Amino acid sequence: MASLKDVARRAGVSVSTVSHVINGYDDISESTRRKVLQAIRELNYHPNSIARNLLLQRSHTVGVVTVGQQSISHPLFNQLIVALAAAVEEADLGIALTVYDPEADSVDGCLQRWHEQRLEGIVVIGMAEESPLVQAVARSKIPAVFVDTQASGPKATWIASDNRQGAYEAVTHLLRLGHRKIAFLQGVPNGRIIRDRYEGYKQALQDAGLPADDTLYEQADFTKEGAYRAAERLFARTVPTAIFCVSDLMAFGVMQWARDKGIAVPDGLAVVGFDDDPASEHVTPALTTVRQSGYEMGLAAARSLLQLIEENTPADPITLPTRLVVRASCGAPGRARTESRQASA
Amino acid sequence: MASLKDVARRAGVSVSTVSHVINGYDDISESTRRKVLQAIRELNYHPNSIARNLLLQRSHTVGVVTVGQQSISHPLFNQLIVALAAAVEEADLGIALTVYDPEADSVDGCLQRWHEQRLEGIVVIGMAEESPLVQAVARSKIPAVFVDTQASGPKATWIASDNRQGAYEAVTHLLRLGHRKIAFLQGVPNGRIIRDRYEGYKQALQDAGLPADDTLYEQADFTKEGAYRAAERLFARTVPTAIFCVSDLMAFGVMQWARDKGIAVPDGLAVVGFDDDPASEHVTPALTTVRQSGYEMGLAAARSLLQLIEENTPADPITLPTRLVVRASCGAPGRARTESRQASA
DNA sequence: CTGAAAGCGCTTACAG
DNA sequence: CTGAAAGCGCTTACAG
Repeated sequence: MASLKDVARRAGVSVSTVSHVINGYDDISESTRRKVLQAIRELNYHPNSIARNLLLQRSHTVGVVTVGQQSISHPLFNQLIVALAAAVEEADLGIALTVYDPEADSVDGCLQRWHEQRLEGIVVIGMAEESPLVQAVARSKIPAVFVDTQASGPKATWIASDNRQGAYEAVTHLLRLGHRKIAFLQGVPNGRIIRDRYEGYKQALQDAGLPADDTLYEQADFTKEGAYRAAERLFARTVPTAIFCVSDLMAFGVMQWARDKGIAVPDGLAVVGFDDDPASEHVTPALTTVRQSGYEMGLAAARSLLQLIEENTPADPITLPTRLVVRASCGAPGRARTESRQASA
Repeated sequence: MASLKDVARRAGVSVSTVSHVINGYDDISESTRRKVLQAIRELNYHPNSIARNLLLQRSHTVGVVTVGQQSISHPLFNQLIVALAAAVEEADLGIALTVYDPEADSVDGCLQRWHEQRLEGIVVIGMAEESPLVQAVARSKIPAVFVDTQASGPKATWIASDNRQGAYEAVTHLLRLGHRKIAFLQGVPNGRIIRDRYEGYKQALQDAGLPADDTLYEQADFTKEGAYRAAERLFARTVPTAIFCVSDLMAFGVMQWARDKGIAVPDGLAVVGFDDDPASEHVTPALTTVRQSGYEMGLAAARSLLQLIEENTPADPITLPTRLVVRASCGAPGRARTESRQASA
């Protein structure tokens, strides 16, 4: 591959001159510039950004880390990455993608590699707070932002939806529809993000003057099948008129169970989910759920990361609003939509 | 950040010596090695891979390109990337992710950047054959593999599922169930991959001795709503007993329409889709569909790319088998599953 | 306007 | 076993 030196030789000038025309300096005579441009074309020359990066002491790349095990990656990954990529490219940064496999990859190995690559920043998507990888990144001096993981460090901060508020609104919606026995289906194991949904649920009930009722609480493993069995356990014990599930997938399991038992949704049982999974609008009845904007999260993550990198300022965590998407699974009157307030912790 | 020279100074040896211990050469005395390791630890030294890459004339990275516009990215992107990342990391290569936005990004700009980065290879996911980006990459000298795009070049090849065979099996399944009036719902605009599904449909009918019937053909824009309207047009003209849709999303639209018209699925109308969208098993009735393995595609793409890079051999295109996933939307007897043959074009 | 020279942080023959 | 030196392909003061 042609180098600066080759171009200089061909154009009959020095490498400094070639470098200047490439970088658009205006101290080059028109005739020289033309000769150089010609030589570049003839040699099909492309500046070597690796050499450039070495000299400038910058990698011009940020890392994005996601988990790949059995495709449990983040439900919003695609939206997230689109926003993130656009924002980061704006700042002339590229993305080095790591699909982290806890089984196969060592945390130290990853950090070693990221240091060697001189990553300018890292965004870690959807991992547990207590994950060794998260802990290690949080402790490192590489600027980092965690998405849906409430971890932070001297150079690290996080972004998440306002899960508490989202759940609060969903449950409030059920209360307004007249429900008083509202069950809660929790997913386990869980992190702060998921536990916040339970907090929102409890708060809504409390604000409505309803007593806490442990018999209405059930949990499952985030699968449709697990939720199905959880519904079975729940109804063997009590008969709620509505149920709030911490994920849409679990809501699908509950709806499946209701169908099998001949319980009509929403008339016999109102169901609300969380995430606005693409499937939510295709199931019957269409699922009322809490939507998070992956795009906004990606944008916010990029902004925080850039701030961390460029201004060296310890960015504050950011909580993004969610939106209740009312569909048919609660027998909602009309298509009312509620915007949650913008919050920033 | 500490450099080799710093480590050498601290350990009281030369940089060559340090380099040798780092790279695991066995011509270093134990005592020297210890001193060096100690210095590395004290300085928290991380070799600069940018410098290393420059010297070795390798970037150690491959590009992955996906389209981001309105999140129409590839339905199998997540699975694909997991397999791709694992295989590529195995070969000590990293992934530089580009989310290509045809509106905002210039094709020349992208190629320029990829050349400057000295990408060792590129995999382009799910773009149209005639896309300028695809054309440019195919013409370039960068080893490339296209996923779900039947384009090739001197250094480029492609990977796709056997769409023709997948459709053939789906339609054959309907034929075996006794259907004779099987409609086809096409998506537009489309590429080879989608048109192959139509070929498979036609072939299946022909092999069953059924005449071609243009009135059974309808098309829509790959959206649920478009499919809904297409179903309306179709049934205004003729009354099929089954319909094969080129995507699950379109199948959902057809099922919605049937529900609105009081036509029962599968008794009044059998429906088959393509893709095995995650929502397929959540809709009611669960959708019979043709599954592609994103994981296998990612693996195959990685293998082809590595072959192109390492052996400099012009890799042949690869066609991967699909699998008919029989669920409830055709009123299928039992849960029979058909494996398609392994094909390689 | 243009060029010679130093240096970014490494690896690799080559001497000793 | 260990070190001095060249060189990967650039950019940037500094001279002229």
